[in-house]
Amino acid sequence: MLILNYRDARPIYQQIKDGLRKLILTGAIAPDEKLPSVRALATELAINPNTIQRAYAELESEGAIYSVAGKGSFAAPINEAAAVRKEELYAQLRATVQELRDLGVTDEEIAEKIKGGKGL
Amino acid sequence: MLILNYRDARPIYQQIKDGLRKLILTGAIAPDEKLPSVRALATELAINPNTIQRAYAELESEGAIYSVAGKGSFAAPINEAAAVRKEELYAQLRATVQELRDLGVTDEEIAEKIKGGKGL
Amino acid sequence: MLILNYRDARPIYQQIKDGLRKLILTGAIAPDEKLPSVRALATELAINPNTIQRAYAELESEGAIYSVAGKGSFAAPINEAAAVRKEELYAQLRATVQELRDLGVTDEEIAEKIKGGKGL
Amino acid sequence: MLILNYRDARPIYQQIKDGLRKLILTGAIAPDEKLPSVRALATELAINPNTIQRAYAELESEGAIYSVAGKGSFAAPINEAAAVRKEELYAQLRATVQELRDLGVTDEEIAEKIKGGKGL
DNA sequence: GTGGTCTAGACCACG
DNA sequence: GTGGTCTAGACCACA
Repeated sequence: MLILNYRDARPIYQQIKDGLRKLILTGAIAPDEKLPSVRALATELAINPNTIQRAYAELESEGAIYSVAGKGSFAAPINEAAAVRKEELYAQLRATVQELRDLGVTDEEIAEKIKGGKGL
Repeated sequence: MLILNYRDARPIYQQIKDGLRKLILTGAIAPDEKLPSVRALATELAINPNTIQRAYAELESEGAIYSVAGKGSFAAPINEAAAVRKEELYAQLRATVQELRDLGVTDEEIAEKIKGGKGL
Repeated sequence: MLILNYRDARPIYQQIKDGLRKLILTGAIAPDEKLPSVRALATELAINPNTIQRAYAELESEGAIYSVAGKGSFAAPINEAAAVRKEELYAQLRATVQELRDLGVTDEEIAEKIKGGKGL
Repeated sequence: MLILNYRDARPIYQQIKDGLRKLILTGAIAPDEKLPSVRALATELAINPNTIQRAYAELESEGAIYSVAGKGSFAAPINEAAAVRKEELYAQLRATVQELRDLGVTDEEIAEKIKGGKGL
């Protein structure tokens, strides 16, 4: 379900956050579906429960999941969290495009590259 | 010439790298133009020379500058370095666009956002 | 009668306490009216009887309900319980208002916000 | 500077967050002023550095402070964070006032209580 | 059993 | 020395 890459520059808890967020926002994990427990996921990934705990806590604070003590953690309805994430992505997009323009790349070339990556 | 922002999430040496790279790739620093010495820049920015040293070393390893022992550091010809940087940016662009697509954003909406940010 | 919200930050037993207290103090449940039995309410809300038990026990200790062995639990006369609750709310009100003042908000602005929320 | 209360219902990291936030938003700690280091504060309060670390991390994510690895943590300019905090307080104010109204308290009585607490 | 908090101690990146 | 990440292990509140 989740793949950790220890050579990745991102810390482990961040990889978990990104992975779960993607699964939730794309609907691979349905709204209100139960996520694996902190301890279960820690065992499965062979890492410390505190690391999972941190990932879950941050996902909750950004609205992607909700946790109930004694019950478990659950995927949140997509709406709010998706909007937040989209804004982040748009900001990143603008920054990247701006730097490409500074390097003399035209908007047409950029649009071409985007279409070219369609099959990814 | 360079502006450091301590509230920026990026570490200082990274801000220096990004700043110098941009000045070089956009031509603001001409090819083969001499860069300030490590000690001079450290004094000007009021930071540790080790930090400048690291930025210069990494810029050299990615081909944006070259150093001549006893003479100083100089901006490299743009061609190779720019191509490398463009590929990085394209890769990032593809990743961002792909995630937006996963969230259900159409290519038309993405293109719209890029044009919208034209004035930035 | 009672609505549980698992996305609420408050634990279940607390939501039950708050919900019942409100029903009693506003008169929606009349004084001396019988409350549903622990088991009945647990079944209706599909939760653990221990959770209901805890809510009832704490409501009794704060004087909002009273229990008669073998008969069940009943809403208490409003007077005392309401006074206690009002004092709690006033204390919270004062703390919130004080912090707003510390942030430079004037009493007029605060009063305005209260009136503005009238329709809630 | 900060007082911890182990009998307080709030967890320690939360008490630290609330205390520092108040000091910053009221100007007791000036913008860009350096906060005590994670380790120093941990020693002073006789608690684990991880607990301080958590408080600082959350304050940074809500915009009240900013941290620079290798340099320290600093109070952020007041503007943004204050607005966020005010909204939280207004929301809490509305909820409290609404419950008082449900108990039959008139807006006049509420306003009276607020003025009464003026000297706090 | 589940999430949440805390401690003790370690290692790394940064300046 | 500073912040940031991670581990190991413990205890508590909740259901």
